[in-house]
Amino acid sequence: MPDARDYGSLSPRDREILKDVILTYILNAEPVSSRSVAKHNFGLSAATIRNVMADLEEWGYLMQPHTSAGRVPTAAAYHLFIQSMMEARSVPAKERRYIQENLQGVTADADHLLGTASHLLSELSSQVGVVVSPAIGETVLKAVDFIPIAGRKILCVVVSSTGFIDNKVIETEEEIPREELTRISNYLTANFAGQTLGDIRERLVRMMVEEKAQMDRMLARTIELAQAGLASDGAQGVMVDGTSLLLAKPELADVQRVRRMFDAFADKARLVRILNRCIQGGGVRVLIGEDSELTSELEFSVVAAPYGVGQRPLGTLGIVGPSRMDYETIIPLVHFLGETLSRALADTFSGDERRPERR
Amino acid sequence: MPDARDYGSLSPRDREILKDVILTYILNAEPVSSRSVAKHNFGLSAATIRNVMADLEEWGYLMQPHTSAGRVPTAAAYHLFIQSMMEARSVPAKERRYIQENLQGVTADADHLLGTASHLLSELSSQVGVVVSPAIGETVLKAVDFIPIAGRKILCVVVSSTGFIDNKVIETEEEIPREELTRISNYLTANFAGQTLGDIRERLVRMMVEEKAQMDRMLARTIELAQAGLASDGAQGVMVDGTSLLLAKPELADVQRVRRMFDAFADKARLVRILNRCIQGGGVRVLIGEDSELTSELEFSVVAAPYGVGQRPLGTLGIVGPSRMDYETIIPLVHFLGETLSRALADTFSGDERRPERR
DNA sequence: CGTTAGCACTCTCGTGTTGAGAGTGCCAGC
DNA sequence: GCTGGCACTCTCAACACGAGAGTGCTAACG
Repeated sequence: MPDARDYGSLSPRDREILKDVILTYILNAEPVSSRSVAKHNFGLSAATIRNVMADLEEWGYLMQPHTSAGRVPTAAAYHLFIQSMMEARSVPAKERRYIQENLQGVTADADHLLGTASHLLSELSSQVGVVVSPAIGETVLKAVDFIPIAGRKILCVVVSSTGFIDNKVIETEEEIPREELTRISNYLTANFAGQTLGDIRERLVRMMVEEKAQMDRMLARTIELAQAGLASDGAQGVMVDGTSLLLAKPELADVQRVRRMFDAFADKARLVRILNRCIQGGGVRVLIGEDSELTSELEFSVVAAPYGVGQRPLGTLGIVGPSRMDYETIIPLVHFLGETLSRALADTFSGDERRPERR
Repeated sequence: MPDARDYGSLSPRDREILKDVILTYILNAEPVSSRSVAKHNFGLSAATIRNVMADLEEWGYLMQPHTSAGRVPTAAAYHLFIQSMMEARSVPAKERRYIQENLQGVTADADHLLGTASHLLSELSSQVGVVVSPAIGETVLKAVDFIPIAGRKILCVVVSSTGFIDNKVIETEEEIPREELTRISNYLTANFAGQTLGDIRERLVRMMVEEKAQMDRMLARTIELAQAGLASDGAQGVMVDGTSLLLAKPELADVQRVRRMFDAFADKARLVRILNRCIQGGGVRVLIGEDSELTSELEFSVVAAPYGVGQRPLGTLGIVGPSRMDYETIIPLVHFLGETLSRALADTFSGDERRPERR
């Protein structure tokens, strides 16, 4: 059984034919016959195409669901397609504008932006949109505030420099007057802004040890509140949008598959793990079929890109769908959304106006 | 075609048989045959049961999917069953404890509690759990706070007396120093706490008109911020949990139905409308089959109960599932969860300790 | 030597048929 | 009023069958 060759060994004609097979399969979701390829372009007859397709199958780029059905692209074929034969269609101006209207120049907190991004991904690609929010320990503190709710219950609001807002209700040993809460939050904001929650946590521990003896009442309270309020519960959030769109896709004809699908989406931790593999490298990454646990069992693909502020990658966003998908449109879309979201987050941070865009 | 009779006219034997049909149908999801009923109890033969079942069909309590299949209960049968022949099984101690551990004595904001309630509903009933959050205009203000984020962007945090927390990023005409924000939030909290957002809005408008002329800078800013921060966007939220559980149910064997199902859940506004019909009357309400737009088209049922603090109903919670469901267990469960959630919200408000429960 | 036309072969899919099984409705007898 | 028996109906799974689609192979052609 010969291995899949590297694409160098495919003749231009082979490549043309493989490309045509992939494109028509993406379009119709049905095995592609030699006849239909022959009809498409080339001055070649179906028989010739058949020979080529037999070769491509031998090399691992095509497969038949059963003898005498048409042929279907393998994961290897998609990889090759994406890597070297696809022509990325740039995102149409209309969609660009639509995305920018919804993400940039909108006064909203970062969580809201992430939700919007997820929704946009789903809406514009007709796939499942997924956005992973930043790990909490990584976020950089911008401000903390404490609001008394009732008795010893206090609402702690943490604002990150990238616009994420975290609410947490905490309970203290004793009731603390409103004015002191204000003082404490001012103190914390002044002294810790600009550091990551992880760092702050560490520094607090050190403070506690060092100044244990001569701690005054206020400092003790401050540390208590900060410990409780800034504690990160670790898990990264993930927003999934548009799962019901999957039901329209022909590859999910039976309920059992649908079920496995939804189970897979319910397992957020695994989703985050897979998506996070895409954070390195910067650009758009594509996982197809056997590439990952998630995609292999369902013959699905993931197209994902990191987003972040400046150099720091914060999280990942992308889409999940059947391996047969319109990569030429979707890859640029994911790329563009990653960039736009990054810029929108940066705007929130800097407090800039909607920056002018060339049109 | 004779109408469905009121249950007075059913003989005790008829009722027993109907009940048996309903119970076995709930258990097996398959049309119930006369033979299986005969085998169950009664010293009666299948033929006799058949006669009775024919009567019950004529009266509208049973129906056959096709000639010579078993029989299936109608919505009327379920109504009758719930109203007068069901024996509500009280919620097992273990589940009670589980629910209380998760809802009461937990320091968390109300939104979090609602999410937990929705999840518990779904988990314990194996149906779809639904919780409608209170209309924002109805909530009673407890405290407001403003936190500067960047430039002219300000985070406004609204805390309701029942523990709901609303974050909103607003943008002001000009930059406002942190101290003044504190003063403004103190002023608003002191003067408006205890009123509903709707009332406050009204009062603000009146203030603006009355004092237009001699408004000082600070008051103007206060009103501006309050207007923006307390504006309610009207819509009630709804949390849905456990939709994927539906996929295991035999009544959703084909993808088309699943799809309609999910579409129905996506239409949050309609869901809220239907759920809110249950807010009146206090107790648990059950909508079966033709009772509502949602349930009729899918042959689904809704079991819902209001929750709230004191007299004021705040929202609704309940489950949605196939009409064939275990009402004897689910109705008490929904009832209990409604009460427990109400108590948990009241606790948050009063700031009480976890109140002792008899065990 | 690459390309092509032709043909036999294979596999799927929709349709029609058939028989078994389950359940009912009805009737006659107890 | 209840029950056993029997004919009837409907579903469902299995099977066969033919049409259609697509392939693989081979021989001929430029």
